[in-house]
Amino acid sequence: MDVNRAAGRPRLADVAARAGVSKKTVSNVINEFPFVADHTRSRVLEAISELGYRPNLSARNLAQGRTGIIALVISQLDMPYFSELARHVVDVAQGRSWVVLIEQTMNDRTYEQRILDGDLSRRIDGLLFSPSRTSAAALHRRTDATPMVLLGEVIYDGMFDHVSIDNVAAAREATAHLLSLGRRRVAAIGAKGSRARGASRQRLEGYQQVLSEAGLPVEPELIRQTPRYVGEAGAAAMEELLDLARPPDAVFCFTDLLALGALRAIHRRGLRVPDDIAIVGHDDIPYGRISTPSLTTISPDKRAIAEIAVDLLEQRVSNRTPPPPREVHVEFALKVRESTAGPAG
Amino acid sequence: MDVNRAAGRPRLADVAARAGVSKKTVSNVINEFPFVADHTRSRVLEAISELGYRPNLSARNLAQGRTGIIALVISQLDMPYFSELARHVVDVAQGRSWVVLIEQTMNDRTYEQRILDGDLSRRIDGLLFSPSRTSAAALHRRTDATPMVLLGEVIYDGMFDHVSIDNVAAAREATAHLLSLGRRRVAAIGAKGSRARGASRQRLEGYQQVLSEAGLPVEPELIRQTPRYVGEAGAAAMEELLDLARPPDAVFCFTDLLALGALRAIHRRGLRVPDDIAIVGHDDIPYGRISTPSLTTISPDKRAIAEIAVDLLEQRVSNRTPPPPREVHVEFALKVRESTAGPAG
DNA sequence: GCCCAGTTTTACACCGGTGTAAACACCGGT
DNA sequence: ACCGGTGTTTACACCGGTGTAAAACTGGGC
Repeated sequence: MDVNRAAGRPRLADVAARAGVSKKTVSNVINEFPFVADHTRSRVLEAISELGYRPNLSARNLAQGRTGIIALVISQLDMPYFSELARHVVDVAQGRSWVVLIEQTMNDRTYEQRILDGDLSRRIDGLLFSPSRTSAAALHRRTDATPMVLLGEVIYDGMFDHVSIDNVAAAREATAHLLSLGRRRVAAIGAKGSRARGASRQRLEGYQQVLSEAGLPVEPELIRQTPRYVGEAGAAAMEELLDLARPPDAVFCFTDLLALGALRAIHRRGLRVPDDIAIVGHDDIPYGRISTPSLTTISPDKRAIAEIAVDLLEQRVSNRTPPPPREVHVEFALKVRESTAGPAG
Repeated sequence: MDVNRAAGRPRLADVAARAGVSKKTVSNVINEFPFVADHTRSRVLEAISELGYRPNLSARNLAQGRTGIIALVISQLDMPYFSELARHVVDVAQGRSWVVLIEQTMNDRTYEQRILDGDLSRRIDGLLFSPSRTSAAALHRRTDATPMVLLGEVIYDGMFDHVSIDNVAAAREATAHLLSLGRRRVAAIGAKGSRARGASRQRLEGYQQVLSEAGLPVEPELIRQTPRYVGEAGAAAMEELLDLARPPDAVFCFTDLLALGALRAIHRRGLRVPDDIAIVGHDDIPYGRISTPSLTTISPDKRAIAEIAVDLLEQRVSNRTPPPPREVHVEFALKVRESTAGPAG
């Protein structure tokens, strides 16, 4: 049975018949092929609008091997950082007449592997992938040829296009800011195990560099690991820090969610931010702007991340000869707010 | 030039040749058509895995008139409520082997109209749409036949499937909770103009009902409109309330973002929550759980919204004879936290 | 050994577009 | 009248699957 004909949807052939031209001519008009006579074009356009014709994208995709769809694969859409990133990616893509399909890995290694294996390959032109559990080795093994751009934090020695901020530099700036306020016992919340190679590793590195350069000791008790980057983990880590014989007077939290959790833990103890403890976060999520106190944070240029990522992907999709992998660093800025500067005026 | 062949991707025909059967038999195996002899099936499966064959979805879509894609159209992906909703929709869809394409209208009426006109129709099987600027009249005029389920708050007299919570009941419960704490000057933040018919209208209605039933006056000065549902607007509205000769002792905010803004404004004045003013929000966004104080809120069952919406859409997509429009109310719960109950323990 | 019903497999058209290469129209120049 | 060139249009194969209906095979009953 013929579903589409039953639904009465006009096809290219119907338009062609009505306009008295060949299918291909109609196709040429639609695709703005330059050598179409004006009177032909207008006859065709008229027929199109009379019939309310719209191209069948499945057919077009099949014919030209493109889908007009890119996938954004992230761990979880309701983590504020990813929400914002996704919002910008969808936005930017919309402007390039691409449409975005979103998948969540929920930090599941198996699922990330499926994505690498090309689970989506037949329905997308390209892939923006923010891996969280995937090893460099697993990336090396990738056989699927769908163009891919990596987002986010983990560095995989330049085998693929990769867009991120310079995490070491960002951590340096955050830590230096705390020192510039006169703080001397600066803690870090959000480290991962020593074998980690991702953002946490780099942020820790920046933090340690600045302390050392300032002649301050890097004290292991001030560096707290967190199982996940969620508020509860930040609060728990902060509790531990507050229980130390000599608690810190400042904390650099590797994400804003951790920082907000820490903020909460400090308040519960009846201490004040920034008077007793200053806090800097990372990511510049919206909550940090309306929290009390508002949160000083490293603000990655998420719009730029989205734009560059889509750009790179676009080039990779359309170039017959793919460019060599590119590593792009995006701007970031330290946004100083109340959690280090105190209440405004 | 033949892109796909160049890329060396095996086709159904290649599998068929290798297994020594016809294309259709391979197709039957893939689609688990029951009448395939066991030895044939295993020969085919072997060929499939030897070649690493994967079906070309564009071709399949073209042949069967389905895409396996649904669209979720919301105003903005980085509004926490929508982030969470999207997360669940993607999640649920993943379990039904559907994949989700997300578009943002950014509250643009024109763009919403384009969606209704079927901008996406040729690439999706169905549409989950959370309108924000679309009138009932515009919905009536819809001609595109893509199955659609409406999400969210605005009610359009039952022309389409619609999933939401009972906003009036939710607002009643929130307001009643504040009264049960002994508060008597309960304000409302987040009303819209009197011609509004959406959630704001219903929440206002529930609020007013409860006040009246308790024999309390509904005072216009305690009802604040907000241009947008963002923190800044909530803070501004709260400032106005605090400037009243007789400020409120409790506030029902129509969204959590408004509530968090209000919280901030109250803190800036040196007042305390809930001691001086108790606050209830709506949506149960994640930050309300880690704010200081944490936020009492109406918590819609977002998972259920996603599940039911996808269910309804699925039925509508697969039924030849579409069911009549269904209006479904999803459970909600009042989550009592510190902003009304005070610090725990 | 033949027929029939039930099971399994196949040939072939079709989904609705795009690419290729050839055909055609029109023009000025010889 | 014929030619070449530019501009415009067309026929037809093809993208890679699925649906239909008919063909081929199987085993049991007679």
